Amino acid sequence: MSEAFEAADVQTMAAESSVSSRLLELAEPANEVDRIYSEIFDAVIDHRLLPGVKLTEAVLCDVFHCSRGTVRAALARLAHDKIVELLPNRGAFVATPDLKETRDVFEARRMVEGAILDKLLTLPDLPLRLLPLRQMVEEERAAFSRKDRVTWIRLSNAFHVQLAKLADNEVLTDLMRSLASRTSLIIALYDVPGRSACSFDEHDRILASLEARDRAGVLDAMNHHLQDCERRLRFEDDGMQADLRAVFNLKR
Amino acid sequence: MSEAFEAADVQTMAAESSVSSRLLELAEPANEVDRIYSEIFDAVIDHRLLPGVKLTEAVLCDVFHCSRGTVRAALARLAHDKIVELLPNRGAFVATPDLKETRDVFEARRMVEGAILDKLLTLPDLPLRLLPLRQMVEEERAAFSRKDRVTWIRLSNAFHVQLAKLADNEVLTDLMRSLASRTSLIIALYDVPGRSACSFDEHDRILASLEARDRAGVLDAMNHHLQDCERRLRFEDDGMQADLRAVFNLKR
DNA sequence: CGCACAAAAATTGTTAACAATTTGTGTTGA
DNA sequence: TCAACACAAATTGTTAACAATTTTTGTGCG
Repeated sequence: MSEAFEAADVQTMAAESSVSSRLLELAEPANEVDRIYSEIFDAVIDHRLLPGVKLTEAVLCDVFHCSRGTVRAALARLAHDKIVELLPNRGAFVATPDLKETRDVFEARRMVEGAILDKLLTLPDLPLRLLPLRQMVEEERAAFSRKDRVTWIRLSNAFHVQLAKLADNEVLTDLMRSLASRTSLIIALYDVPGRSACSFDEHDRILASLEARDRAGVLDAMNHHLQDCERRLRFEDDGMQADLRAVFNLKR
Repeated sequence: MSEAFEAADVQTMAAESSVSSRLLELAEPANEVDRIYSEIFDAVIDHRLLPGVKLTEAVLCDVFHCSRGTVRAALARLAHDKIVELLPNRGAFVATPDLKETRDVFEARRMVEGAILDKLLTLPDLPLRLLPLRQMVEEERAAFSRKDRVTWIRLSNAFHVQLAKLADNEVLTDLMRSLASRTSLIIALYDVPGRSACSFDEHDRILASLEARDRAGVLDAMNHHLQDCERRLRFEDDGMQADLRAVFNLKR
């Protein structure tokens, strides 16, 4: 019964021109499978595809005008990223991270982003490299005030990835991309949209402390930013109910 | 002309019973594609498959008694892990990380493993949990003295993954697994086997400092361990020559 | 009315075949 | 002898079809 809806939902995903792969500086999709991977990836982190949604292979073939082999390869990689869950003989679903995974992701973020900031503080031309980030935060603010939720979410994630990029370490950048995408999934599931604190203010504070080379200040700002984000989450729905709930919320 | 050799090389890989996926605590291969993924993954980190080796799909099908679709899915995931390189229309090769990637991997390891150790120091029942690691180091030493190179390499990697597991954070464990596998690839390429310092002594030192809850000592031990490892590498061959050289060395 | 059971539809897992591209070989001509 | 060209073999990219499993639908019975 939910088929018609889900198919339609997936189709809007393809219609929307995807700039977020540019923003997150993903490699240009050379392959067909890379293209589909990026497309689904972007849709998930943009909250255009919500956790728990079934990703039927046939529908995806239809949307992206390709064969099932291609779709399956893309889904396998997304599963490896923990962006989708792959149940044997049952299909692919947008992943629904639980409480434990949430803790792990945020703890890892505190560790990794802390280490990244520590390295950034040693860079000589830091203020110059921070300029594009300043602009990015401005765009964030603009998107928020004009209620462009998708762009806002996109930029919030991109901010952290761009920050990682400044450390000039591809391993850390890829890791940050992965952590950001999983965080986006977590927020889609558990964040109460009512009191979403405007993250761009916190981003601003991070940049300010960085420019002042205030080590304690930056680390504090980042930790508070992440902790605020984590504390905003509500896990009242237990386990398997959550994804069903999300799907129903979407429907009406 | 090199076909016969490479095919034979790949076949030895399947013959050897793979315990390393158990050692590294990978999820049990439920799928066919998971099985093949693990098999190739293990072969690469065990140095049974060396960097630059071509992974022809047909040969892999033959070895693992499965179809090309399965092989392709596994290769796609390995490529995503940077364990194999996937060139369009040219096929899959065991990856050959370069100097930049080496720097990035080791820097990331210093950051992540440092953070992990910091967390471990806060655990109340640390000494108890350290016991299995002590035993693992003993096995390392035993494997080294009986010149069982494959087991030794396996255990050296497993040590760091097990250490990460103590932190009880799946994100960090997965990350450590990824970093360890890439490091193994780097060592296969650039390490001069002559003066390979016995890493188990350094592992021992890390455990001792951990048990004594000597924060500065552990961090120092780990950093030295990683720096020693990185310093042993030799990059005299530049760029694309390296993989060719490795393949030729293998052949005669 | 609800539960258990059975048939049908839909979806995934796997394999085989075909098309496109690249790599290797052999021939010709200067 | 060497370079360029053309042809042949091998390998990858893609699609379609079939088999196995799951989910849904429909029916009968208590």
